[in-house]
Amino acid sequence: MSGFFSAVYALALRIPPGKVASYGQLARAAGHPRAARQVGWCMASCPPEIPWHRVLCADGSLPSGTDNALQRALLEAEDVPFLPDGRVDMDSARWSMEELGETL
DNA sequence: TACGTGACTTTGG
DNA sequence: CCCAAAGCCACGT
Repeated sequence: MSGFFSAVYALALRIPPGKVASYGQLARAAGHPRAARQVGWCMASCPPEIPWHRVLCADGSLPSGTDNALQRALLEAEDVPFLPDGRVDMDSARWSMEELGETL
């Protein structure tokens, strides 16, 4: 495959509803622990099949360039726990690919 | 082939 | 605790 992008897309599609993942987390899952920025760039392509709203910063804050209001609305629609600070509760909503038992 | 770019991450003050 | 700067890698031109 085109490598990285496809891997990120596949991972993003594997993120279950109500859960979220950080760019670095997906990058790490894709096999490129330092390519967090590239993950964001992949999401920038924003294919309609990709739940880009489930992807956010490592600290739970919503990334730039995204419709934060829309993203937050979509996350709330997925029952994603939000903190009073307006950030996502990564402590609980953070997705783990190992949780799915998926093996690359 | 090389340079520039970017929806991030981490460390330091 | 909050703010700022540098690092990093893959893709496009």
